[in-house]
Amino acid sequence: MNTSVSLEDPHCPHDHSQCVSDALAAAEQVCERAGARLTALRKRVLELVWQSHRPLGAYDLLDTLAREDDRRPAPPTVYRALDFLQEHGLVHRIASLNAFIGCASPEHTHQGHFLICRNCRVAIELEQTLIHPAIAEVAQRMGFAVESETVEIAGLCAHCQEAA
Amino acid sequence: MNTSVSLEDPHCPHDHSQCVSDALAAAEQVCERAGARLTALRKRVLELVWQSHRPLGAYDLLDTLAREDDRRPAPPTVYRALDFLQEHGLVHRIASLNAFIGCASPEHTHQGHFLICRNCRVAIELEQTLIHPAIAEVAQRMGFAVESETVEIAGLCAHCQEAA
DNA sequence: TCGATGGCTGTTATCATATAACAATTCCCT
DNA sequence: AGGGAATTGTTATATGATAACAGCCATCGA
Repeated sequence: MNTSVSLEDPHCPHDHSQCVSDALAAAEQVCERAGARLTALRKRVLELVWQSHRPLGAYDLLDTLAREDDRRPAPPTVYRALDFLQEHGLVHRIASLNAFIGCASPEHTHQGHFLICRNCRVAIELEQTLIHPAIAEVAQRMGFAVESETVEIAGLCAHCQEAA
Repeated sequence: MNTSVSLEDPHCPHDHSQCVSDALAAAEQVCERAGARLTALRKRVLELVWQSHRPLGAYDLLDTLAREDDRRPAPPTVYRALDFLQEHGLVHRIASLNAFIGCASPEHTHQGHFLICRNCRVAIELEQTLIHPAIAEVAQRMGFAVESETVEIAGLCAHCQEAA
């Protein structure tokens, strides 16, 4: 069992292997309950997405898969896996970066709201903030029926501000 | 002078030519003050972006330009104009749609927050809502220095709900 | 066990969005 | 008129995503 501190996220050292295994375990549960199949490929893609707390592009995932295997999978392979993972709330897509990131708490469905550091590229998922109620209030006032919320706040995280 | 009601936005009939001329007038002012040149091309692109209240893709703009002229401009032509217009706050980019829309009030700099109807595709720009303060509060709590806010709420506008 | 069914994956081709790099032109100031 | 900077034109290419169809394989009922 690998309990080493992750090198992927030097700004906030933690046992990242725990993040990954937690995410995979949660994914098993979610799929189990939904009667969906978390196949080897899907699990592998989810694991790769979780290799860091940075959003990763589909072609980054393809590159990694190509390095692991001898054969390079074609784009649809990864996009289909990502579609599946998104449908089951296991990953979020970051529209402003054309990238994907693991969902912090896939147990309950929710919108992904993120703080994204432009320097270290780490994305922090926000939960239970005033943002969602604010959106709901505005939408209601406008008679607008919300279906999905894209909230991506870019800037500098606390650590990168200090470093600068 | 064309005072006809716009056919572009049937859900909310209004004198759309007024929107366009207002936007162009405001743009002149903004550029004047900034010492920036609102060239013929930039003005034309801004006018095209304002042809409706729907976000338009860069290639849609290229298509329209190609129809107007005899020669089809190359992508960088339009992207550069869009970059300029964005820098001066005259258009916003909608990340979730890879599209662009005219800014409702370019006089003061602000983040673009939008309600976007998935049915009629109209985007409504939100101003002075609780969303910005909510974001500011969350960011401050996290020690995060906000530089830009992408807030794109997709769903059904009031009219399209009735129609369904 | 067999075969049918549906879901998953592989494969090829292509579309859609965006930018790099450099050349030509135009504008503006002196 | 001439020089320098900003703007636009042009070619090529990078990057992100999907359509369409073929093949595979798990599972389930006969």
